[in-house]
Amino acid sequence: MKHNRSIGARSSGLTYLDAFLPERVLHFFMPELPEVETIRRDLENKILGKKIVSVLVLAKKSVHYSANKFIKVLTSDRIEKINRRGKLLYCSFVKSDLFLLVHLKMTGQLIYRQKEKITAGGHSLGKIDFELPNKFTRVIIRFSDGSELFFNDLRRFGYLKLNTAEEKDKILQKSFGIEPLTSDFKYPAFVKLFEKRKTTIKALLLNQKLIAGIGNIYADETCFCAGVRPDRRVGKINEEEKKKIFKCIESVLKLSIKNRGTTFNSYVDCDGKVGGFVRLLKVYGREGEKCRRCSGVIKKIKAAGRGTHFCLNCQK
DNA sequence: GTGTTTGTTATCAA
DNA sequence: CTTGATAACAAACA
Repeated sequence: MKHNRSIGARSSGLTYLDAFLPERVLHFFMPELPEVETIRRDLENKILGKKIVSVLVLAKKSVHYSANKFIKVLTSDRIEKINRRGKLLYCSFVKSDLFLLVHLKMTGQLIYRQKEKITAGGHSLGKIDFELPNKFTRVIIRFSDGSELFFNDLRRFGYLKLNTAEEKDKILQKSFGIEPLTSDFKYPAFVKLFEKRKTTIKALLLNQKLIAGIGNIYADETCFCAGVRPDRRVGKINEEEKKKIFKCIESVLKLSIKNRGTTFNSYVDCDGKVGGFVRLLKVYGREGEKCRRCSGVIKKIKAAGRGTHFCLNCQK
């Protein structure tokens, strides 16, 4: 019998509360659209227009082109704008014509730290969270006001890469489908994705080339919201259900962004607050628990090659 | 040593 | 050609 609610299917034995502890947050972070958008908004407030005074590349694999080129381009330039497409961030510079593409993949983090300030009580605000840099820090970017941006990435799948405008546009074009939460996300275009397809709704939602930004957590939560089993073939999903799925993509993503994403530490203000959407998860990480809508049991299966959660009773 | 966790891509199959 | 399913990647942990 589990008394503590474990987070997701992570077989770590960690409890629900553990995931909120800063040192744990380091290990459990799965950035999908809402998390990346939260980061984008925060960083825009924090680093836009700030002069980069130095760049430290601790893991060459994490940057492209070469580390030398990366350092050379960034140093003494400023980030002009931060954009997002799906789970990818891309930044323009004031001086350079190149673009900085940032993908966090599974375990990447962008953590902003002000230069340590001492409060009246003598507490160091910078130490409320966790030590930086740490052993997963791959790149450090320092700004002229003493603040720093840390790129941490335990598994080193993520990257900070420079591309020409041409290269960037090509990637954006070939890799991403409809962007949710924009005017491109229209029901007729959404329904077209179902045509002539034999895959499952979960695989469709996860496919970045069809819809950009949805990952494993939000695919499951969207299916729950719509009352549709994630392993249903898209051809067997009726019009009413498609409408629900369409609406749910928007509502789930919006609600998560409003709550600063899932298991996301509020690194900017160091006030100990974390992303609030974990509390609002309905199915992800709740295997064996009671459904919050109908009192059925949450089941976990493998679908589209991923851990997949749904209510046995109220998802059809 | 084995089985998990996941975003993306490469690869193979239909 | 298109679509889909799966392996691989990497690191950590039970």
